[in-house]
Amino acid sequence: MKIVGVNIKRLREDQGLTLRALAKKLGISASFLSQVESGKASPSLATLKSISDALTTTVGSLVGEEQKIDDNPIVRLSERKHVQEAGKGINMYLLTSRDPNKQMEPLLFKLKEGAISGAASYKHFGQEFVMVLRGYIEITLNEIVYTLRKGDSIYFNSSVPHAFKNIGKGESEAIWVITPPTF
Amino acid sequence: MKIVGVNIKRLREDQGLTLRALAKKLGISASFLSQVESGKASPSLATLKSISDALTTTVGSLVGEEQKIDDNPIVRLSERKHVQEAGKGINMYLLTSRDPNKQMEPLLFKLKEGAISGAASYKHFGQEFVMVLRGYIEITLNEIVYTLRKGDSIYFNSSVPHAFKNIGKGESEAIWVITPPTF
DNA sequence: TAAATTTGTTAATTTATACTTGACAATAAA
DNA sequence: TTTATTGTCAAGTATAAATTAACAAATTTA
Repeated sequence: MKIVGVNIKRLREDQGLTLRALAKKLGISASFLSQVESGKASPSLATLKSISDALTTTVGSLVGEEQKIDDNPIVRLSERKHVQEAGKGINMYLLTSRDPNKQMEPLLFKLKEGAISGAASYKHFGQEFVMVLRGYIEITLNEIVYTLRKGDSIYFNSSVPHAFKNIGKGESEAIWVITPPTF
Repeated sequence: MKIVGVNIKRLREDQGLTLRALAKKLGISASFLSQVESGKASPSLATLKSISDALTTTVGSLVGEEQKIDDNPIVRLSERKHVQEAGKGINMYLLTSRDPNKQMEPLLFKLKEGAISGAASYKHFGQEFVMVLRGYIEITLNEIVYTLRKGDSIYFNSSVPHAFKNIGKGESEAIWVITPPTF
């Protein structure tokens, strides 16, 4: 976890803080903070949390979970990759290239007439955003049924049991952005 | 940091793992894992990282930096809130209700003919996803120009200098999802 | 029904390491 | 020069991370 120290040092210097100033703010010794920054020691979780607070960032950031991405950024309509059928008549297409450093995973869902998802409660932490582009889609969240038509959008936690089906005539289409990426 | 244990336990159980099974996978004792889950002990940063890996999640998640959301999840086409003009002829609409716990911020951009953004390099960490719904939009990333038409999408880091303009005849429209929320 | 596993939890130790103290050279200010 | 102030290091202490082993309760097997 050497990256932690590097990040702390960078943020501290960006904010014009000396080693001793930050250490005092945290109630730890400057010496120890120095060791942490150089990777010679590792802070306890509690200390790391207070460091992230003092630097107005997050533990996740400090451990390097919010990274850079910089590949080919674009995906053309014609180049979308088909991912999988999440049920019969349900097709998903990637709207960005696969990249573990991405925080979001934008997908295009195409639902054939009558297509219906398995009632699923995906158990990973994460959130989902859906906006209907074409047709009518019914989404059930925790037993509550929402009917969405073109232009309507919905946002929910991946952990809540959710299912959906196409209740329109013909194909329906929606943008589906989930976090974190799973494909 | 008691929340850490709670989250670990929930994820472990969700994945059908026993205390001993996960502990073995991690190379630590089941006993210690039990203490961690109940908040009686706190794992080292290194151990926490291996736990988050084993549970296919992140340290940030485990320490509770990715929180629950559970308000009214839906935003109808007719109910979209106008946010601000990010330049002349550029209108943004919220596609979800404001919520600091959300990881994403989905917006609808409407660009009048000829509308052009100020060249901006937003300096917060974060990422952006854009998909054009209507018209033609030109996006410049780091001096590189991309022309997007209906159905094309792009994904980039908020930290890279970016600007955009509507180069189509008439209004153009795009879905714009940014992370983390700023509005 | 009882024996045998397997579950999660706790108390008592050990061991590792988080953290401190104090001194150091290097730089910058007085 | 003197006096602070910077970051770093070696050595020591003390905290708590992690283990061992034994436990009752629940499941499984016979």
